[in-house]
Amino acid sequence: MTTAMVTKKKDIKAILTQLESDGIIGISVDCVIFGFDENELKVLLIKSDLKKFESKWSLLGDLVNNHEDLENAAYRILKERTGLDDVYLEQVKSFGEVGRHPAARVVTIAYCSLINIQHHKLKIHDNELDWHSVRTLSEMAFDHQKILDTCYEWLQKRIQEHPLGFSLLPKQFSLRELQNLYEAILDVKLDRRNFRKKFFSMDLLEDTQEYESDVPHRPGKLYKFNYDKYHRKERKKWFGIDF
Amino acid sequence: MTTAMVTKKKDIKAILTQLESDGIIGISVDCVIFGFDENELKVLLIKSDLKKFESKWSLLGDLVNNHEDLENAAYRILKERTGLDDVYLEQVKSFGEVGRHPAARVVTIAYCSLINIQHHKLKIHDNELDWHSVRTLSEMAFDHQKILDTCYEWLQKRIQEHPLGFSLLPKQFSLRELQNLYEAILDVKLDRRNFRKKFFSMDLLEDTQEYESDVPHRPGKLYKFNYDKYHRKERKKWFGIDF
DNA sequence: GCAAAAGTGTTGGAAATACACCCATGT
DNA sequence: ACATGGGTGTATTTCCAACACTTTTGC
Repeated sequence: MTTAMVTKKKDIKAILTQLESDGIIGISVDCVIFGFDENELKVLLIKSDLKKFESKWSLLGDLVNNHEDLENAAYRILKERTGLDDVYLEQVKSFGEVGRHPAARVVTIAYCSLINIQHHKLKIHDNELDWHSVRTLSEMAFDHQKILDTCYEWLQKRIQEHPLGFSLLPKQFSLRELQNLYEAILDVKLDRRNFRKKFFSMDLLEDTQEYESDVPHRPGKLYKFNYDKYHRKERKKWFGIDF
Repeated sequence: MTTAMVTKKKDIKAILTQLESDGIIGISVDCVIFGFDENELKVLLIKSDLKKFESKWSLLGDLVNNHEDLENAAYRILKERTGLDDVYLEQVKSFGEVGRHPAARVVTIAYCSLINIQHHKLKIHDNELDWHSVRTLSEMAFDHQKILDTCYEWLQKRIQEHPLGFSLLPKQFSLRELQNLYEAILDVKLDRRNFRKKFFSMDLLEDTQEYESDVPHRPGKLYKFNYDKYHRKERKKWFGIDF
């Protein structure tokens, strides 16, 4: 009990060694935390704590506690690292290849989270923790590149069918910001007028009567997304075979 | 080692008891095996082996072995229960709520599999293993109802975007059979002519020059799905925001 | 007054939908 | 001959894509 104050790194290593020698499969959660800044999709990474992966970046993860739901483990990791709760979080996929972790057999469950970078900018100044552009990202530790790729593809698809994107923006945003977000994530150019038409026709953006300020051009209106209305809205039973 | 011949049930129970007393999280794979018969979507279930869930049905699952990839565990279960390998199999979601298994903490990874019921009809006559209509299914063991619901929704969505459905049909099938499949899974009525138009315009159905026989009406042409062509086909970078 | 992005409508083409009649087979 | 589902085409509507000019602000 008195040794509980040693660093977390050591604890995990010891636990993994123990698991491996007992022939037990470990369970972890890894969080792919996306942010949006300077018109780029970013992901929050930490320097790997394993010698084998020295200087490589890794996702934020931890072993799941015995009496902790998977989702709670993910929320815990988010809270520890970003100081935020009440964030968008969703399970994406599990990764359990035999050799994926060098120290032991560990099955990991990847969660994807979207946060507004502004809102927690201050808390990041722990060392070794930083935002990275998803597009220009070199090699990562473990199979984390694969996990990230999977989550990024998931996001690209998901953002077209569900209103996730707003979690990456301030509560109030201009249509330009929204379009930049979609263009960055989907890696396409979109027609501005058609984009507006699309979103206005959904009738889920609420005019805040406020405007951008400090922009060197005509300021745009600010909107917020009406989640209530969205949830009340009748889901069209989507049907369209296409592949 | 010599006790390895006792029934599997006992082994699992013993292992779970051990895990629980050691405070260790177990990992299992559960397979949602769908079939299509008599114009209904069916799922392959077994009687639960736990007293608590006596007479309730449960998915086919097993603990993951130490040196076995998750996917291999799923294939193993399929092979054991249906005699089939080379089936469609895909990971859907993990379920890890603390209380989901009464004997121990077990995180399970749900895989969805689609098989042609005809092809293995013979091997099913183990007791307690049978096909059930997905629509008229009473209560299930553990959280398996939730897992099944999740997989069914996954299937409804997935079948519209990817050519999975053919795995549920014989290699050669009539367009009527295909349409029945879609109507049953999506629970909608579709216009026959538009359905044909849609599939023919994809240009992925191959005319086999054969016809239905023993039908009390004009026999329909039989087709097969051209997977090669599908895989060579350039994926349209799907873009259409809609929610 | 100039640079820079906001805001706004129309049109043509493609795709989805709705719909009705003749055909081939088994009984 | 009749009952049953197979097979086919067209007109209408809806949705998407392309496209240019005027407005408002900061400098």
